[in-house]
Amino acid sequence: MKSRLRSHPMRQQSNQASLRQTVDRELIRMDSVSDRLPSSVIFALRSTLLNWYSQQGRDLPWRRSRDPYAIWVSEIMLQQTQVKTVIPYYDRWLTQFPTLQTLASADQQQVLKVWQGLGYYARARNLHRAAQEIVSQHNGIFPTDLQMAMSLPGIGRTTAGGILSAAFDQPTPILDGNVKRVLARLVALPVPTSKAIAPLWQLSEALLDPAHPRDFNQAWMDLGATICLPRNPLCDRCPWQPHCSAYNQGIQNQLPMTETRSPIPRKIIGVAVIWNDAGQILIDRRKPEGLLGGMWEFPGGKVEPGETIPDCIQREIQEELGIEIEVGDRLIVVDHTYSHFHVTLNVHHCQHISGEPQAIECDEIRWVELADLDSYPFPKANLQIIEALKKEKDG
DNA sequence: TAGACGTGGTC
DNA sequence: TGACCAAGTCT
Repeated sequence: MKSRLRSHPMRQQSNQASLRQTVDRELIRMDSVSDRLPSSVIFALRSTLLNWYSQQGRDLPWRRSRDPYAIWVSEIMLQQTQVKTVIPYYDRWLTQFPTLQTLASADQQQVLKVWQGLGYYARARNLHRAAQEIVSQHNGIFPTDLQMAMSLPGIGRTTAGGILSAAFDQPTPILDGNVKRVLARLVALPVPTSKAIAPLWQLSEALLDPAHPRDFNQAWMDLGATICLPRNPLCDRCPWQPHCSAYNQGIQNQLPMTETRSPIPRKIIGVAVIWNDAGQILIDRRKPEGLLGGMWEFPGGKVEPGETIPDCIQREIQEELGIEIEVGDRLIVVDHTYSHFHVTLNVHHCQHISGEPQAIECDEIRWVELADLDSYPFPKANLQIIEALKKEKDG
């Protein structure tokens, strides 16, 4: 497996060694950082933040609820996803699955269809599985115990802490992207946050107001999302400005330190829209795990070096579905970016020639009418293909 | 442990 | 266009 970390072979050794020394030294300092925050400062931070929140806190749909299920749904949707994006999905979800029981008894295709477009589809699969687990093992009641909550699929320490504090006002700390960024600036963290996870958890725990855990955690995330922005933070409006180490040193725009990443690869893909004599289209459902697991798609695969697009499509369809096709006109080219690679989808109309399609490298295959495609969960890149098909039919 | 895992928005 | 970022978890 290739590392995506950028490497400098000539200097790697000494750089790594010196970085390691620096990190170790800073981690030792950070280990005691909560001790270096006097209780008077901690009290000041709590009260100024809660006061700010009472004036400037956001009015968000899930904050009007104390239903652990609704709050859980919001916490899962909000993973790596902004509030603005989540709100319409949250509303639709609770309309479709108003209770934990209705979610547990739904089928996965229905669940994925409601999640369609939100991304990170493992979140939906895990939410669904966890609901079934709660019904079968916890009498349908969301657990109030932190360890119990964290044992559910898709719920890590931050999500569990977020749910238990918001739903039950339990003093469970959180460490999401907002809290990490605010803390990195508050203490002028000299390493990327990923290198200081344990000390950051200690800080989150030390600062959490045991008298108002729900409001405190919510306030902290609001501060990160509306004031302590990733770029150009609005320090003039920040209730923590007097205590912020980064602000006092004028380095708030340099923190948190950036994580090193290498560029992401690009893949060229050939995709087939296969028609049969009845005018139906062949689609397949991806395996339940991994990228876009459980979602439907138009079949295809990666173009090999020196291979033409039509050759690729014909070969992939033979390998994956065991049928012969004739590759026809190009329908559309779709460029799409996933979290860790780019793809270019070269989509061609194809005609089924011979053979019964087999689900060799997928979970299921189906001949469907163009008008019925809307009822299946498709990933974003494939929706553009469907749009192109409809447009071609109408135009 | 760092890479896999989506999508939309900004610069 | 490409890089970076956003309420993380799992392996």
